[in-house]
Amino acid sequence: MPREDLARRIAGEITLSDDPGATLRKWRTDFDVSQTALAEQLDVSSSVISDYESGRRESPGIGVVRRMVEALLDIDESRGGGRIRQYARVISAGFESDIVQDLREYPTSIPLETLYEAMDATELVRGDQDRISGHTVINSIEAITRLSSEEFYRLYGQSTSRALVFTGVTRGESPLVAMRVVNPTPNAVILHGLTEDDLWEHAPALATIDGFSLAISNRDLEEMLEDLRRLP
Amino acid sequence: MPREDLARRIAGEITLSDDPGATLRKWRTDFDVSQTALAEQLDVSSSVISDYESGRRESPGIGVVRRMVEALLDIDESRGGGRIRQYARVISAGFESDIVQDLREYPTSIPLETLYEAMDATELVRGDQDRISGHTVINSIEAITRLSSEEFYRLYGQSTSRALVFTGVTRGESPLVAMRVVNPTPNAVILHGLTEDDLWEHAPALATIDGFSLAISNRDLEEMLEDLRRLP
DNA sequence: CACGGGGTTCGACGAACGCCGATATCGGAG
DNA sequence: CTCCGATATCGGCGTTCGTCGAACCCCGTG
Repeated sequence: MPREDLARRIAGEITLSDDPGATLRKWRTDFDVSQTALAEQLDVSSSVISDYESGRRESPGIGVVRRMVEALLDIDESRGGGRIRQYARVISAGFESDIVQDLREYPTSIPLETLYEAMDATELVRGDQDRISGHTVINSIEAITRLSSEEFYRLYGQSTSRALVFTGVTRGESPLVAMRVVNPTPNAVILHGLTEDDLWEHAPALATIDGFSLAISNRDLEEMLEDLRRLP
Repeated sequence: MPREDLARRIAGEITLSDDPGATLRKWRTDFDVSQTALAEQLDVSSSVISDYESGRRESPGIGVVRRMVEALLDIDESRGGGRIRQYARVISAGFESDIVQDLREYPTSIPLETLYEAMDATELVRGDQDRISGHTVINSIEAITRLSSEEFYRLYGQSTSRALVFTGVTRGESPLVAMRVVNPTPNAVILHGLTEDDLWEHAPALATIDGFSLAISNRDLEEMLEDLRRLP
């Protein structure tokens, strides 16, 4: 069923998009598929894909969209189904994939250091626990603007033994405050997209109070997500 | 945002459907909108709608689908937005609307009897609490076959002061067992779609142990859901 | 620098869409 | 019995889609 859920979501997004072509492209690149490969899978000329993506047809038929989506998922499946599984985790947890950018449960617990390396993160505060068994990557802006309070709870709560990664952080004030309010707290919080100079002055103190590790990272987002997916 | 989420979901379902026309019809009737009214909203002839629903065009353009969906939602909004809110509740809780058929939080708590009346239910066991402040209607078959264990937890847990209604029940064994396992338990469980004779023999005993009310109902499903929506 | 891979642009053309209006059926209201 | 709202069926017609293939661009690499 996860495949169907994801398919519906992609199809719905493309269908309602102001610019269906751009949305299609977004998903194709997200799945790491070239126009050529997609065209091959669909048994059409590669210019067809380009035409759609460039918006030459403003209202493609439903059939085209369906075929495109299925083809993308087919390709992913033939590669092992990594992307499908990744999105399935986020979706079945009930979140949008643009809010929760990744959500994983490792087969076994790993040292926090391993995560730091994958993210090229610098630790500022060392918490009580130094192993984690999963991580959640949250777009902090989207989360703060779009989540309801119950959803926050669902997202931040039940996060023991995990690391929460916040992307698009400017100072780190809101994520840290949220961690104070919520219970239980994660083992580690990693702020992404800022340098140590930008960090909110009270951040380390708050982390210390609740006993979780705090780190920051400023690596390229896409690359970082890519590496996180490969983790254990 | 709930409107957009719902719109995407409907659009996705139509786009990927084997029979887009039938799916469109399903949603239109679900929103209680006549072909004529939809056509009027879209400023087209009513035969257009009929043609689409009957499948005369096998691959309608994305634009058509978008306009249809938006029109349905516009109509609902002009009527107060009841359906949108209803689905929004289910969706933002992270479930599919065919698994969770309704999910409500009343503005104020109501006596259990009020719910019984709306469902034409017969109480078999009287629990410790006789008021509820919300209800969740769950398709028991879909739930058992499609939900993961975490999702179960999300659905059944955090259900204090609520009534859980299970539809499509044959004997009531699995819902009652699930209630034993989960914590906290709801104030009431109502099994729908069976008669007292069909009931699993141990059901009343289990309800008594956990102190929740148990009732059964065998009314027509659609009518019942309709009345539940109107509740307080 | 030539070659290949990824992508874009565009003319062309048959097929299918998008919409209309007329006609027809059917069940309920008056 | 008639009128009306809701839905279905269908011929018709202008528009757009769906697809191809050829030409072309950029960039990295042997």
